[in-house]
Amino acid sequence: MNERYEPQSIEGKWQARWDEAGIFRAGKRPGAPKKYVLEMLPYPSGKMHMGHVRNYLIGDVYARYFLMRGYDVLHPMGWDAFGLPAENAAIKDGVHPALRTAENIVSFKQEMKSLGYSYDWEREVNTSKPEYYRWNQWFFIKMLERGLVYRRFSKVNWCTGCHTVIANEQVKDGVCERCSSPVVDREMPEWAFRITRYSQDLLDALDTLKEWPDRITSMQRNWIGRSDGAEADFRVQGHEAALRVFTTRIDTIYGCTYVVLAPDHKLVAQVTTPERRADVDAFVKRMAAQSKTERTGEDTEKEGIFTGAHAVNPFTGQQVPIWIANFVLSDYGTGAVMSVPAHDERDFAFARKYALPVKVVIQPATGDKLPAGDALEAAYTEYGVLVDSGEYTGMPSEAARTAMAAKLEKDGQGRATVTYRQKDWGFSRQRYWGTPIPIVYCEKCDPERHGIPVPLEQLPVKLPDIDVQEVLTGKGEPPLAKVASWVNTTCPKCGGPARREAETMDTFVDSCWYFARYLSPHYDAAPFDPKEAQRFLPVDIYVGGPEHAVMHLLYFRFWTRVMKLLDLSPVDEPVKRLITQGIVNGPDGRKMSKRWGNVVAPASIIQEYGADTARAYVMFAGPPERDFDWSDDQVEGVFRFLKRVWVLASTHHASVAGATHDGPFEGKALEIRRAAHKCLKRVGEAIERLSFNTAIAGIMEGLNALSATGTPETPAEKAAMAEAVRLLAVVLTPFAPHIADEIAEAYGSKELTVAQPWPDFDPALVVDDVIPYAVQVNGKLRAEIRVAADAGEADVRAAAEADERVQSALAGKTLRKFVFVPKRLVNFVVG
RNA sequence: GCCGGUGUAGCCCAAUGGGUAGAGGUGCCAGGUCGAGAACCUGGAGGAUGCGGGUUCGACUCCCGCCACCGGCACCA
Repeated sequence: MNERYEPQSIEGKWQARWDEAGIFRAGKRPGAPKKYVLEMLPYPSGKMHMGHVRNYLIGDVYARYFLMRGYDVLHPMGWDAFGLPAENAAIKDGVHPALRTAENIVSFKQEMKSLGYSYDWEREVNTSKPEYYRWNQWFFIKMLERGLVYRRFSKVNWCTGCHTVIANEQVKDGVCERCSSPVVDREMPEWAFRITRYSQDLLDALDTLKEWPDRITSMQRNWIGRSDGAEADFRVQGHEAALRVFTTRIDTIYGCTYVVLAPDHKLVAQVTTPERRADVDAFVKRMAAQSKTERTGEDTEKEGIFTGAHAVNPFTGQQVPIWIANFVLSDYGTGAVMSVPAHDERDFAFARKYALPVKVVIQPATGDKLPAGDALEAAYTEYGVLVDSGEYTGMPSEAARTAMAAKLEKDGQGRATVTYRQKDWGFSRQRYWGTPIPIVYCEKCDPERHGIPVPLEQLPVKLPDIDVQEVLTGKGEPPLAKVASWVNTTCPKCGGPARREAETMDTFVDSCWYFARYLSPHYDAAPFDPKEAQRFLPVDIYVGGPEHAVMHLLYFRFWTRVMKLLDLSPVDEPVKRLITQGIVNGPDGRKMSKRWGNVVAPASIIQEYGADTARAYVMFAGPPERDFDWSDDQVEGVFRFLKRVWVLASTHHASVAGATHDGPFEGKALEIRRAAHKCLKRVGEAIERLSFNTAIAGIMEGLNALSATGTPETPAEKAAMAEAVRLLAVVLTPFAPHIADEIAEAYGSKELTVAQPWPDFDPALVVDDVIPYAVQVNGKLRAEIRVAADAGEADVRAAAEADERVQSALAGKTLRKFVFVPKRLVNFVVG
């Protein structure tokens, strides 16, 4: 072996050998248990960043380990190739998105290969290819048939920067999550997935996802936003119409002193009295001019206006005024609320502002009573006992909620009900670089423009090739509408002239089911082969960024349900175990960014230290889920570690590599074997619980112990050292596979390390003959004694009592209790 | 405000069913090697485990109440 560790001269060689051997191809061990290891597929930008490196490494280490453990490992990779960046770049410089995407994939993939990832590249998927997106269209039509897709005319989130509609999930604080441009409301038709049909199921099943991080399930719970309450009808005085409110506190209805409608509620125009009409119209108009964020933003003042109309409380028969106000949302609940200022903070503030009455109907179950409404200083929003509430007076809130909802239902004036914050997923996008929605509009067959689905056998509806300069202008109507030769077609029903839907699908559709496409990437009878789904689903471990908690990770749970509904897949949930990796910050603790000049490029680390150091460092820096700051010193430390591994292997190479020994191992030879097997045990166990940083610490510990044993002299020592070096190569394989293969080969291995079984450690070698015991007196450490490992309680106690430090601590005291913890400590409790 | 996470040596991080606070790395100090340097080797120091209570023979670990930081949700009726 070369004396010097030169990663650059060995890494490329091994990457090529892995490729040639096809060692990472899945499906070659049909009898073995399977592991599906998956990382979120990337949008192919030109260059990888450290976040990518870490993301893929977590999966890679796991995949390599289980490959060595004998599993049939499926570890694929692909490209989330549709999307805005390529299209926006095209608007700027005229390069066709398809061309740019293809180039980016080449360089991105090259970078991935230079890190030695264990992908089965034969299953590579590219979502922008017709072979892939035709199945998006297929799903669309199947879902349309089942009412899971529909067209609606509604208020949508329009991103002023991306010039397209975006989903609720993509709006953050009123701006576009992607480009930070303001998001405004627009009334327009759009296509939507009826994800809310599954809201309850998506919520309930979170409890079965025991191996998902709490933060992610909790975010999904928040996002779905289930709220239990009741609907109640308030008759409008002088009208036929009833006004339906939603409340979670029906127990406070006797304290309702007014009701409030959203400004765009259907009844506003109808109920407003002639004398209030002008004012109300002006208010409504002003509200309509504002965006939802402006109108309901955090520091927007609550304001409202009286309509002149009155509603009748279904419980009391009392008339209360009907107001409209900016803070009531038409798309949540029923778009109307009953206001109980005594028991709701917002209603309280509003009532004070407009001098509306406050009536106390709940008293705390214990403690001081609330004063009368006029004297109340703040709303009391806790549960309590009902007062001034007719026949419900004296009931606790919880019981009253049930009783009152039942009464409403009996009288046909309402019922207990549940609302969700989650909305249906609007997925129409006014962009070019996405999946065409397979719909045509025919004036003759479909005058109301519901849309006629393209017959399945005509799929895919391919994206037309375009003149980039002409079509991708970044303004106006959807780009595809400008492509006359494409948009003008014939009606599948009557054969007459028709127009294609010019909008494309949200790219989150692509990532909803790609994990299933990997199972049979060239299958052409369905999106994927259901037989393969039986074999490989669900994904055993899925690694990606937590930023996808309520978008991708919710959408693809939804889609998994659809795939089951369509008899394609047997699973209820796509992923058993989810890992959301932490952020790799710059050395200064700030997010890596050109702006701060603190970006560490993977390529430059590979160039300087090699891929193995880059890999081992990123895994060593901390637990996968935690953020960490890049540290050049720590990188150096890991590099130093690999150099020491190399030095150990190369200095002993000539004398020990071929050594064998049949006899017993004693003394130093035994010590060497013990160090190696303890290391093997520790590393394996750490990997199983995804504690990669401690796994590497375990290898370092093993190396330190082996280095400390000095030069092997006897045949036994030499053979022990040869075994130890081979085991070192084994445990290094998941983290630093190149150096591992190089060393293994030098030590006589005929096979690639990753193709070798991960050996079981020898249990006899991982236990010590003599064990240190801590001796405590009243919980305080008084002595440490060394006792044979098989010593029982009496032996250990005798040994402890024989120690003079213990004797002096016990002198003159009465023993009250003796605690014995095997292999750990003893404690004399004295009084 | 509500939900979740994190808090251990100067720094990054371990401690697997309560059982001697330390595995590993980095930085610092000392010694060795070397051409006083760099690299390398050996050794060492360094701590009320965020704060306050409780349970226990014994608490980083379990319970209660706080604090700080990070993330999510939030006029959602």
